[in-house]
Amino acid sequence: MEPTRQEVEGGVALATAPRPRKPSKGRQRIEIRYIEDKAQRQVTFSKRRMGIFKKAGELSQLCGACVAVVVFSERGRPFAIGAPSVDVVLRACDPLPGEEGAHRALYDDEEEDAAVCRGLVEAALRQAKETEARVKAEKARMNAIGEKVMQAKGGRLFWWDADVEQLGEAELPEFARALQRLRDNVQRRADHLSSADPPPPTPLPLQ
Amino acid sequence: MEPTRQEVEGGVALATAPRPRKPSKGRQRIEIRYIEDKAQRQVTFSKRRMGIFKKAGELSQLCGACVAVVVFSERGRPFAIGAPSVDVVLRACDPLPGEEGAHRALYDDEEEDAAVCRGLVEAALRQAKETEARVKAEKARMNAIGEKVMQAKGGRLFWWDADVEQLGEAELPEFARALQRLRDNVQRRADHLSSADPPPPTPLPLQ
DNA sequence: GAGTCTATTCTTAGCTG
DNA sequence: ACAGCTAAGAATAGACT
Repeated sequence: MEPTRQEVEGGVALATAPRPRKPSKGRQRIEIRYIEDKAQRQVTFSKRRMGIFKKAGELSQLCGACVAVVVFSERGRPFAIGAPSVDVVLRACDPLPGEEGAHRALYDDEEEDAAVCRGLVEAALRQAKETEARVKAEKARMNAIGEKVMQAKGGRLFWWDADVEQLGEAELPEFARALQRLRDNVQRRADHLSSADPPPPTPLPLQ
Repeated sequence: MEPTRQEVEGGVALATAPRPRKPSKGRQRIEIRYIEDKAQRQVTFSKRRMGIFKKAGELSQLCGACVAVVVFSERGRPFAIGAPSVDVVLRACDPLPGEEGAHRALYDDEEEDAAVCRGLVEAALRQAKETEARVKAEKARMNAIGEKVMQAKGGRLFWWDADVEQLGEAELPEFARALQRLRDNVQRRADHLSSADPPPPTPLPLQ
């Protein structure tokens, strides 16, 4: 580190008072409750989101684990970062026949769940368009900064700017179909498990 | 570097050596590459996973954001923690299509992706049962420690033990139904958007 | 394998440009 | 709002239990 511009004068101050000094208070402890101030909240959101993403990437690399993180801001402007495959899977599950015309009305009276889901859905949809530009901008900045953050360029590129980009409006129907398919899988799996057959002994070290 | 355990100052050492001192090296810098040692990797996985979860919770509370994190260990035994919906993330990572009966030639040459996806599915399903016990244990410990970490007891409880707990074997069908509902919503929303009606102007401050 | 402790690195709250 | 800086708070690698 080099002193940005301090440690210069040896006792005689310049007449112009070049630097009133910035006695930063440093990091202060804050309580984890909701930040009321919108600006501050936004700042914190940005900083911490970046922090979590970094952590996720590190965990993935250090431990060879798949990590997926989705962050939806209040406005519905988040980042979805996925393990090796958010988009790959979507694409892979593409063309199953006989899935689209067969859905009836299944939504019952659980408005609460519906509301929650709807909020997320809206956010997810917006994310599709917006993340594209966002990621592009961030990637540009990343590029500008250099390889400080791009430590994974040698092996696999950081998963998060690989897949979110593809999620355009055009992919939405496909996404919906994928959901249908997943639902089916869960159903079948549930049935299978309930019947009899726990593939792994499911070790539970905890009491 | 210092001697691991000498420093018998004074000249006369106590016979019982009550505390040989613990000259911890403190945190060392590590590179983010894959940890080869399995034990060390496991330890790091646990510690960092906990760390990310905490960060996610804090982000959620501080900024009112929905955060979902899914971590799959190499063995396929991870943790999914979700804002109002772990499901959404799972869906984003949408795993394999019908693996037993209805899959034809979907994963023929792409064995790698298929394998990854399958692992995710299995892990997700196992999560249902295991997380229940796991979360219970963790919560117990949390309780024991006190309210040090339970700062959200006043408002909403920490989201991750709110919904993951319920996810038992019995809940799977219900979960499947929820998926169906969500899928429908997505479909409708997509249609709505495609037609003509972008609710928010989608401000894009970035270039 | 999980919990504890500590020294050290990492993260980030508060400001400034 | 976004980038940069600084220092105080947090997270955690290593060692031990």
